[in-house]
Amino acid sequence: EKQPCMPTHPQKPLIIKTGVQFTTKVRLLVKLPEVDYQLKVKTTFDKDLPPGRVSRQFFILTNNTKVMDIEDYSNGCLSVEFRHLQLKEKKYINGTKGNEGLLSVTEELHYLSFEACFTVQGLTIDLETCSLPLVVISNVSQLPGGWASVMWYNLLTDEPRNLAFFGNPPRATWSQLSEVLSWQFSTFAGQGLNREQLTMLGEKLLGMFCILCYSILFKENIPGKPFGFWMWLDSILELIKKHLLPVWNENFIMGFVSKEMERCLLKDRRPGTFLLRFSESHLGGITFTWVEHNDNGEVKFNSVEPYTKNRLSALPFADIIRDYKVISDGVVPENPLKFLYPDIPKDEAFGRLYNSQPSKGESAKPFLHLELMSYSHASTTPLSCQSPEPPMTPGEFNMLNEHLCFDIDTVSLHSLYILI
Amino acid sequence: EKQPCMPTHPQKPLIIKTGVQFTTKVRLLVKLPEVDYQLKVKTTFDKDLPPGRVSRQFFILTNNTKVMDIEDYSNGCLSVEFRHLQLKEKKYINGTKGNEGLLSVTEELHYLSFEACFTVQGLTIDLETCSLPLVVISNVSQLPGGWASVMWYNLLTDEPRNLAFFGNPPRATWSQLSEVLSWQFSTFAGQGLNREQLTMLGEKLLGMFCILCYSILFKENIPGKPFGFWMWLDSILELIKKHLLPVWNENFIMGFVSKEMERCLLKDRRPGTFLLRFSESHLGGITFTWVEHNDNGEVKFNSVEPYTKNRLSALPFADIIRDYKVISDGVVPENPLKFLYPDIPKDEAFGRLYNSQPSKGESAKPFLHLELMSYSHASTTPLSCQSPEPPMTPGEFNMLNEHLCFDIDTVSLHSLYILI
DNA sequence: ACAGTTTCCCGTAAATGC
DNA sequence: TGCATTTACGGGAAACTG
Repeated sequence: EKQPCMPTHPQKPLIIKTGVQFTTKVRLLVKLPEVDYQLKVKTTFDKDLPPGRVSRQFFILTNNTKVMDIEDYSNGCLSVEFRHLQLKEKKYINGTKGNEGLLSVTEELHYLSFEACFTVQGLTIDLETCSLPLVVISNVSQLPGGWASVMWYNLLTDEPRNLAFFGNPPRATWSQLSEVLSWQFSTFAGQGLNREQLTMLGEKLLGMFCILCYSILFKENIPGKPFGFWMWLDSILELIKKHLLPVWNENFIMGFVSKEMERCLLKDRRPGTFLLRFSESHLGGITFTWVEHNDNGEVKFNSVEPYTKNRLSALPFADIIRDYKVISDGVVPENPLKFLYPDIPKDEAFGRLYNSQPSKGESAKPFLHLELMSYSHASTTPLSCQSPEPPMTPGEFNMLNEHLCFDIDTVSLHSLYILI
Repeated sequence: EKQPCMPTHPQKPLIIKTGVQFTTKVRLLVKLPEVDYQLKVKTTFDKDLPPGRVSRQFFILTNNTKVMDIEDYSNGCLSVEFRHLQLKEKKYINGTKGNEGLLSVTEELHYLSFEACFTVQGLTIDLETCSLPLVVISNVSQLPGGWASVMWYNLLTDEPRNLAFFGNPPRATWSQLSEVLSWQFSTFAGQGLNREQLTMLGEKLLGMFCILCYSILFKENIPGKPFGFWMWLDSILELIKKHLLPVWNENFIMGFVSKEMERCLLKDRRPGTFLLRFSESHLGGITFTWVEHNDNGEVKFNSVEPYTKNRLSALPFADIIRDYKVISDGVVPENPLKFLYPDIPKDEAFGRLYNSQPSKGESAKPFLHLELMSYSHASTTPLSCQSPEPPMTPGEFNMLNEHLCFDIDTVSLHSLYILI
C-alpha cells in the first residue's frame, strides 16, 4: 500500500533542511500477537555512525519518541507518524569536524533510524530499521545539489544504505538519465519531456561528453558558462513551475532547441512562425524566435531577450506573446508572432491561456494594460541541421518514485515500512 | 554624546520583532569611585509589570547579563552593549491572557529594565533604569502599525513610561504631524517633503477630518478605501525606498496631488507635459499623467495604470519614463512624455537616471531591451483649482530622532544612559 | 582573500487562536 | 465564522569559517 510521500520540500523527499520541520512515518508490516502495552518508536539521526564518516553531525531537536497506533484507513496495521521533527547541527564536536571535506555537503549522506522494543511471552524483541540515505542542507540554495544526489543515488544503486556512494559515484547511461529527466518534468510540471526534447538534451550532453558521470552533470560547469548542466536544467524546471505551467502543459514550449536547430526548423516556415525555447546562456530564461522575410526575400530571424522570473511575474507569458510588438523606425507596430511552430495560428494555440484583457487602441477601461515588449535583431546566417534521432521513449516514470517511497526489510522476521 | 541608534529594523528603533535579534546599550553617566569588581548589568523585559497591563508576555531568550566595560572612544565611561538579544512570547500563563484585548498588539507598550548592583565602602548601591516604551511585533507586516505607535508616543508625550498611553491617545496638531511626516521621508528616503507636498497631504487629511486623532490616522480606513491614511503613506515610503530613490531625491515626484489638482496644474501646460504622482486608490503605486490637445484643440489628460513594486522590479522607473510609448490604431508610436512639470525637458531631467541602453530602432546588440508600456484614457473634465497655502515649513527634523535616542535620569543620583 | 556553507531575516502564505 | 495575530519557510544577502 503506497502513500504520497511527505517530504521536506514539495515532492522532493530525502532532503532535510536544518531548522525546517519534516515528517516521517513508520509502519509495522506484520501483525503482532497481542501486545498489552503501548509500542514506543524512537527516531535517531545518524545512529551509531562510525566517526569520521560525515563532516557534519546533526541531532533531532524536537521530541523523537512516539507511540504506535492502529491506522485508520488500513487493515489494522500499527504505524506512527512523526511530525514537526527538526534537525540542528551539533557544533564543535571534539574541536574539529570529522571528515576531511572531500565531499560537498550535498554529497554527504545521512540516515534516520527507528527503534522499537517489546516483550512477548517473556521474550524481548528489538525492532530496528532505517531510511534510505538522506541529504541535509541548510539553505534552499542547496536544494538543486541535494536533489541531484538523491536522484543519482536512487537511479544507480539498489543498496539501502551506501553512505560512501559519492566517494566514487557510478556513471549512468543516457537511457537511464533520460528517464529521470523526463520523470522530473512530469512530476514537477505535469508534462514530461517528449522524444524530441530528450533528443535535443541528449545531443547537448553527448555532443560534449561521452560518458555521463556525476561530476560532469552536477558539479562541473558547462564549457564557457558559469553554471553546470543540472543547475541550468533545474532553473528551467523552476521557471516552468512558477510561470509557465499552462504553456508547458500544452506542449507549446519546444524548449531545448539550440540556436542552430531553431533556425533550421524555422527557415522554411511561413513568415511569422515562431517557437519557444529556453535560454542556453542565462539561468531560468525563456525566449521566442520568429522568422521573417526581408524585402529582398532573404530569411531573417529575430529573438527576444530571455524572460526571467522577474519579468514574468510582472506579466504572464501568454499575455506577453499576445501583446508582443516590435517598434522600428516609422513602421506601424504589429505583432510579428503569427504561427506557433510548425503552423498553429497563435490565438488558436494560446487563446484560452490569455489572462488579462487584450490591448485595444481606445477603451473605456480606466486603466488599460498594454504590454511588455522587447526584441532583438538576430544574425541571418542559417546553420546546418541534423535530423533528430530519438534515443528512447520517455513514457511515465513511477520507477524512481517507487524507489523513493521505499520498503525495507529489517534484520529479524519483523518488518517496518518507512516513508519520508 | 549621541550615537546612531541600533534598531531592530533599520532606523526604526523601539520596535522589537519576536525571534529576531536586537541590540541595546546602557552607559553609566557618572564616574564611580574605584570599584574593584566587575559591574554586572542585567536586562529584564517588562520587569515588575502589573499583571493585566499587557495581554502578551515576553521574555529574553538569550543571555541577559553582561559586565560593563570602559568605552574605547569616550571619556572613560562604563558601558555595556547587549547584542543578539531575542524575545519570545510566554505561552499560556495562567491559562488565559492578561488584558481584555482592547488594544491591538502594536498599541501594547512594553519596556526593558537594566539593573546593576555594587558596593562602595560597605554601602550597597542599586542602579536601575528602563527604556522608553517598546512595541513588540511578530511579523514585519505589523511594522507600519508599530512604527505609527512609536511616532505618536514620542511626538505627543514626554513621559518616559506611560504604558497606558494608547488607552486614550492624545490628538496632534497638523503642525506637529507634518513635521514628523517630513522627517519620515527625509530619514528613510533622503529627501523630506516640500511645502507643496505637505500642503497637499494636509488638505487630503483636513479636508476629511478636523482633528488629527490617532485612530483616524492609523486605524480607520480612508472613506471608500480598504486602507487607512498611514498604511497608504507607508506603502509609498516603501516604494520610494526600494524603487524610486534617485527620482525622489531629485524632487521629480510631485507625489500627493489629487486628480483634480493634477488637471488644474497641467491644463495650461504645453502638450506632453507630465507629472508623477502616487496612486490614491492602490497601495504603493506611482503613475504619471500627461496633457495632450485633441485635434479640435480640446485639452485631454492621460494616465497610466499605477506601477507597483512588482512591475518596477522588472524595469526601473526612469527607464519606464524614457521608453513609454502609446500605441493606438495605425499611429506610429511616440513617447508622449516630453516635459516634466512645469517645463523641464524629459531627458534633461531624467537623463542621468537612465539605467539600461535606450531603445533604438536597429542595433547590433544581441539582445536589445525595448520597453514596458501601459496607458489609459482619462476623462477630459477639468476641475476647479485652489491655490495652495503652505501650513508650515518642513526643514530638517532631528527632533524626534532625539526623542528616540533618549536620556533618562534614574531614581538615585546615579544615572544611566540608554540606547536601543 | 576566498569559496563553500550557514545564519539572518524580510515578506508571503498558511495556520492558529479568539 | 471572520478577523487578528502568529508561525512557517522560500529566497536573497550577509556573516561566518576554515
